[in-house]
Amino acid sequence: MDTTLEIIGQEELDNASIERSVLFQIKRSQSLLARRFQMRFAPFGVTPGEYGVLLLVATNPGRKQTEIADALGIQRANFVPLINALERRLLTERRPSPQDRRSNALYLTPAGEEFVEQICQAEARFEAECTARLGGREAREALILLLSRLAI
Amino acid sequence: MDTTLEIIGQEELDNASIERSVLFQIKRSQSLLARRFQMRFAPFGVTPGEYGVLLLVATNPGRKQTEIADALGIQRANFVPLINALERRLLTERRPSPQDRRSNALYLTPAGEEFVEQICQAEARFEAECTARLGGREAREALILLLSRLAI
DNA sequence: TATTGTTATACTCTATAACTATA
DNA sequence: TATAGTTATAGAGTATAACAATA
Repeated sequence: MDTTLEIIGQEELDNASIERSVLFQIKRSQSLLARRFQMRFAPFGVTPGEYGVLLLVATNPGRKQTEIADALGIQRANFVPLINALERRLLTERRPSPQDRRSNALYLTPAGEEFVEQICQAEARFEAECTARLGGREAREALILLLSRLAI
Repeated sequence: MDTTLEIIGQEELDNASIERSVLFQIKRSQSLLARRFQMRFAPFGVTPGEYGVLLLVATNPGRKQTEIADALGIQRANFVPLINALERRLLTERRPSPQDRRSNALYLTPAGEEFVEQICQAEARFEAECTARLGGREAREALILLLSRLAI
């Protein structure tokens, strides 16, 4: 192996066109962040999607599946296996809605309540890490504001 | 159907815990942005991934597959069908590398060059739209800086 | 022994259509 | 007729393992 040629061959690519693109930057950051989240939450056996459901059901007990799914941007068809998994782990519960017998009202079980407390603490640590990386609370608020402007 | 009950049932959920999360905000913005990009580039029949490959090959002709794939965060196994599709459309070309007969050097075809010019114009308009949404060039630079801090 | 391209494979997310039971 | 939940299914994107040719 010719080392000289090898070094020449390893020259950095010109990335500029992609690095400067909002779409690619956001995609890269999102994918890295999601991977970090998943590693952090692997001990709990919870995906970002399941985390979102647990959190929303915790703060909005009694809402129907479609409402929780909509708030998370998940289609109701894809929500079913998600809530099934949580129910199988006895973290959430479907109860027949008294007002509308088509729909299920979602609740946390006592085990679910306890679980949510734990993962909320983990999430708080995760968000604190993000804040540190960004350079403080102001930077974090600025990022969230900018992201929300994109998402209109 | 009881309208009063219906209206009560449609109360907004408490979203705060998720809206305030960097992970969920970035995920939502990324997914909306990707969808917008895909709609915009549907007439060209190009996915974000293919767009990235074309752009990188255009600015870095002669690089091998692994280098282009790495720069895009795509694994070399998943890069194969991607570059196959572009080659089938006669936009890119694999040439045997003279220095290393294991690797393929990637080039745009003349048709590829012309195509890249077109989609670059479309991308410029897309990015300009993002900039407008964000509130100007400074806001855009701020967002890219913040995102890059997250992706370390 | 390590690397390049490749195939095969699997798993997650997401998207759509159609069914049932209720409204 | 419209909606809630469900099923089935298909398509992206991504992940790993293994192989042949070459270094």
